[in-house]
Amino acid sequence: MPVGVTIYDIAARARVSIATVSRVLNDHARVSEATRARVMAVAEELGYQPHVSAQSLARRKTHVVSAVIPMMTNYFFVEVLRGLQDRLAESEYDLLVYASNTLEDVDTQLDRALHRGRSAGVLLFSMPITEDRVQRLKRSRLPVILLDCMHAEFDSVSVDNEMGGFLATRHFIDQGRRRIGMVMASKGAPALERRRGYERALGEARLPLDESLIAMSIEVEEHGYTEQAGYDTMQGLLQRPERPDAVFATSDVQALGAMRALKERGFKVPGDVAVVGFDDIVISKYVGLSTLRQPMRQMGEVAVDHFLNRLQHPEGSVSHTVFSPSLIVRTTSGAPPNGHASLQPSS
Amino acid sequence: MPVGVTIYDIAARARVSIATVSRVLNDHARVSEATRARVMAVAEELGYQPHVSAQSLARRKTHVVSAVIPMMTNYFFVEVLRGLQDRLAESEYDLLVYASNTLEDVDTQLDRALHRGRSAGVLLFSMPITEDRVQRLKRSRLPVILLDCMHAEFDSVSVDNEMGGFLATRHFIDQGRRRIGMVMASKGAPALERRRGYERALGEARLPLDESLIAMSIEVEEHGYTEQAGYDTMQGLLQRPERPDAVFATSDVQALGAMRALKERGFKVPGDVAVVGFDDIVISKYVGLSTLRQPMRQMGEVAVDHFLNRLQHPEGSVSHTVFSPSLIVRTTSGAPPNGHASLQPSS
DNA sequence: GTGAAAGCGCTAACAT
DNA sequence: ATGTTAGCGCTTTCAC
Repeated sequence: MPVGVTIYDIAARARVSIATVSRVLNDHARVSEATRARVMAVAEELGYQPHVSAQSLARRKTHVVSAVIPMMTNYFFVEVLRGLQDRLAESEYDLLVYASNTLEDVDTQLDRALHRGRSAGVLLFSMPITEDRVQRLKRSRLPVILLDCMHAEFDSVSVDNEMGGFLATRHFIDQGRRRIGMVMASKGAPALERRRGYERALGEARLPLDESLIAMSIEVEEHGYTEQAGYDTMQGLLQRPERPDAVFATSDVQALGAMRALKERGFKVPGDVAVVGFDDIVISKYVGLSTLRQPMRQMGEVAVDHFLNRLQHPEGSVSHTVFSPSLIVRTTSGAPPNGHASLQPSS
Repeated sequence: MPVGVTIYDIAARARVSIATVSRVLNDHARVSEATRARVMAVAEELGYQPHVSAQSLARRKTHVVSAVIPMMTNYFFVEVLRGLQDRLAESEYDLLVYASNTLEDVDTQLDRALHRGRSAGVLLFSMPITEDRVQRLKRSRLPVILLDCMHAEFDSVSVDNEMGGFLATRHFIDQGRRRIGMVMASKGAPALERRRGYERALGEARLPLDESLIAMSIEVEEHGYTEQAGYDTMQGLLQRPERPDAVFATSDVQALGAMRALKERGFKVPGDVAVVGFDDIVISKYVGLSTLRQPMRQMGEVAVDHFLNRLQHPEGSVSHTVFSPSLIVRTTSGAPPNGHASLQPSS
């Protein structure tokens, strides 16, 4: 503990009781203007800093909110985190980060967030909400906000994944591509929803659905949203009889990996194969990757809003915010013939 | 608060006093094996979770460490953060993140980290350690670990910036470049040290030091380590009479911006101008940016080690860990210049 | 080896 | 409007 000025010190110096000091400090009305001013002055003078642990103990609530992040490997989280920080900075709350680099640790981290820190709330990123997790979350009785995933029982903010898949696929179709493939993450609801949009677009265009054009990362240990997974998955796709002329990846990071694989095999992007990712992370702009943009920063902000709201109305009805992704066309999905990956951001 | 099992519950059920329960839970010797086992069993059965606020209050120390990050805009931090998380996950400590997107908020965030959370220690990222900050840090009496910066009075982990600047510059010289410029961040010791290495390399090669080839981002409000700052700074550099045939940027992000400016003006990289950055963030690999790699992940891990060490030996001598950066040559600094440096963009 | 009791710094009744 | 007092859940002497 730093210097250690307590409300007792202030009380003594201001000649009042600690209760009064507490009242002043917490804006609990019914304090004469005179004493209020005096107490404030003394507090200021002594450089008083409340002891948060003592406050938490007495108030039965903490001033931190925990974010549980499956893998920092994906910059998507970083962007969302920035939004969180911005909004949180204006509030009383501080941010405890429980990130894991592997998917195995997620539940460990979740438990920590739920119990160890006794946080005032939990922000869960991109996590499949299994029945087991639902139970654990509810048992904790903490406000839970879901980010990039959805579940009927918890507030959430996400993006319309089905729509994203649809937009990407129709974009390919509009350009005359016909053998449209998918590089999917093996886990997670988002990937599945994106696939549904992909299938709907094909259906509406009366294009056949060819299962052999859909490849998933198979590593059970991994979450599948890595560059390496994208690379491997694309390799697998190229192994198959007829190669695709377009590929929709479930994340930018995977798309980057897929492009590496294509390049290695000598395929031109978008000449031979067009590529569209998902997220619009910062890198994408530089490599000219076409993608579906998620308003990441804003998603973080809204998540905080949901959280603060939930604190106000613990029994309010569950609310979901769903953003629409927007298709950003850059060079990896330009017109068929040849394209040139450019270093210049196109937007 | 969750379910709320306290040591009183355990004590009652195990027929011992709360003191004994506490002893068992904290491995305080002098407890009979029998009672120890019994208490543990009950604790397990009840799903006991210590109340951290109460513990902190009684122990006079918290179980969180705060990281103060100037701007999440730079992915360098993210990578280091991963290292931190990895190491921290094995410890008792949780991570509180105080990130700001602008440089103005840094001191606000620093104060929060120092006082609001009453953390057990503070990890400061890339922050110029002014005398004022030194005072505030010391007054807090908390263990302080510096990351990506250095100061005689605090433990730190950083990279040899001077060496980095030297390596980049000599690399250019080896390739026959003669008019080597710098795109510098206006703030921060790291940039200055890198410049020293740059000057030393020029000196050793008996090349003249031309101040007009060194450009700094001028925005006072900004930290200068952004893509935009790199772009603007490069623009300024190109305004001057004789353009450089190589540019060393103090960060990859700036290098990316500089490349955008070059491209816009019709200059070829590395044909007309070679570019080398600093950091080796993930993006760099994709755009083929040559750079100086910092072992970011490892730096995060070492920072935690320093911190834990400091807790053990509060009065131990200050220790600094300095990593050597390694030059990664990719495509932006590959080929030698196009004959004589000309004022006209090629093609 | 174990228990009783005094805090840690603060909040929130309950008094006055 | 202000003071007194009883906790919040845990750690830690000090007894026995």
